Amino acid sequence: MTKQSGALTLIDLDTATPCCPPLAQQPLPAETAAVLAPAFKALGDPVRLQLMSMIASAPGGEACVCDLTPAFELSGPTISHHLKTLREAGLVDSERRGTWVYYRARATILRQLAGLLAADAPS
Amino acid sequence: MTKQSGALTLIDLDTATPCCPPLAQQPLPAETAAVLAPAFKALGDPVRLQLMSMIASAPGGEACVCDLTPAFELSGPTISHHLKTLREAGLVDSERRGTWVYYRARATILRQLAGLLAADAPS
DNA sequence: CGTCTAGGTTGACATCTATCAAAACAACGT
DNA sequence: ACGTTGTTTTGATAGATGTCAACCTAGACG
Repeated sequence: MTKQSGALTLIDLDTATPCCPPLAQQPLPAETAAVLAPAFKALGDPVRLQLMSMIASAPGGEACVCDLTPAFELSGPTISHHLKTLREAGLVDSERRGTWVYYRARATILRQLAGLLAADAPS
Repeated sequence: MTKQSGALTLIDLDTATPCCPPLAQQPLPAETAAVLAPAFKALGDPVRLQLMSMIASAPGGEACVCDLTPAFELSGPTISHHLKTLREAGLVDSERRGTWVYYRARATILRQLAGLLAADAPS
């Protein structure tokens, strides 16, 4: 579950993306758009966006599912499903340690997405 | 269509959002996530992401629908629908000038979204 | 007015998505 | 082995989404 040995994730942004000529600098090639869009799509749900921020801002850089789930009025399976979506979008990694599963944000991807949206115009 | 006089758009990010404590700095409140998610959602489609980049990178900062449509192998209505989605997400503005309609990126929002994703950790 | 062209709206349809209950799986404690 | 607790998978369902064809609207130009 944790280490996606080899090429497991649907989208491996790290390798597949030359990435990040700021959006406003030059038109995104269709292939690049196709690779990046799923990441934005994953962030396009309020629950997942909140999950993402909880994970990214968690002390130690990781958050336990057991801490994430009770923060929402949603069933366990639903939270698990959203976490899976984030994982498949390449936004987080998961690791099981004993009974609990911890999620960790992939800073690289976040930085890439931020760079994409960054206005080149300084202000 | 162009000036949303008063409060028209579903999401008015400019006013509704205190916005942009970097995602990884503190957990996003549910209400903020609910406001921001639709913007990411709008970017979560390859066609719209490409449209967005074409508009944002267009000379003069604006692009005519007549230039956008032929760049895709999609029907006019479909492109129009995607542009509407971007508009309702607060990502673009549209203005009719004579026969043609021009779309323009909202730099403010893009900067807000970029700020959200920006890793506070320098590297 | 009539008519052309550029865009948008409506209606329909196939696919995807968010959600839950129920079941399955994983690790720990007895 | 057995039961308990944490997490994921499966199946089902209501609702959202992307797409098109057909139709409608807005200007421009005679």
